[in-house]
Amino acid sequence: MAHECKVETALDILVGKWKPVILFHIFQKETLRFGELHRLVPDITKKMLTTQLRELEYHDIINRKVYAQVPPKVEYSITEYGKSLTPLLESMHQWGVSHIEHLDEIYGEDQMENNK
Amino acid sequence: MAHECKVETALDILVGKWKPVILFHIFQKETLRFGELHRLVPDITKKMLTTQLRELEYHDIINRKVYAQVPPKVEYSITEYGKSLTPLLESMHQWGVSHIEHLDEIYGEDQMENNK
DNA sequence: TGACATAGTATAAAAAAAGATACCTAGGGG
DNA sequence: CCCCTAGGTATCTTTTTTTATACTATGTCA
Repeated sequence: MAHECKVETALDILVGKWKPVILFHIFQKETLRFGELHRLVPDITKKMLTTQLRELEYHDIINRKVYAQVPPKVEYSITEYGKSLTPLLESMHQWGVSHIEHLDEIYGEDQMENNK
Repeated sequence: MAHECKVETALDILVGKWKPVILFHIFQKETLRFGELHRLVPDITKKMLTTQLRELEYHDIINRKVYAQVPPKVEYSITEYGKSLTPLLESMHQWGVSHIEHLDEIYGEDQMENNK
């Protein structure tokens, strides 16, 4: 009980079809409004975007700042704590890139995309 | 296009409710029979176990060795390539452990388990 | 007065993932 | 002959995620 596998804890924060790309943009720009983010990730629905952002907020990865004005303005930014994810995301990205190459070596690049 | 976010590629290999724990055991023992693994992860159904193992095999993370005998014997083991996941898993685990502490600091340990 | 803009909610439907259960294979032992 | 074993498949149902669509609030501008 004392020292189990907590890989899943990290996974929890990253899963959801959209979290990686959302994080990617928020990491890039430091601060983004809801609408800007939506424009950067156009295929996501507002509902999904909201859900994902709230989950990230719950985990203290991003910050939500509401301006009391009309029309509304809400800015999202990475938290200080959230920055601790950087090396992990970087490692995952690296591994991902080389894994794609590896799959390519094994199966050939012809039928990429139907991996998994 | 050339250099997007491949975090998802790494995620793909780890997601699925059971992959982390399956990998954990296979990493531990170096070689495990289907049934042994099933006993180590009793709550999974055979179908799920099979599915997850096949996906890991497809990605060249684990090896499946079938012995031509009756009753059947099939052994799973981590591949050489699969070992390249070790540092990543280790990092994820570390981050997970400290994240649990962090959530605890923020919300108190009273209502752990309903995180997310 | 009425349309516009932003950041959402609410509700329902569709799609994907996981679970439950039954069945198959073929050789060895009784 | 029949049953046992190990490692699966085949189907079907349930649960969880994701999507689609419509609707809301409220200052400001014309």
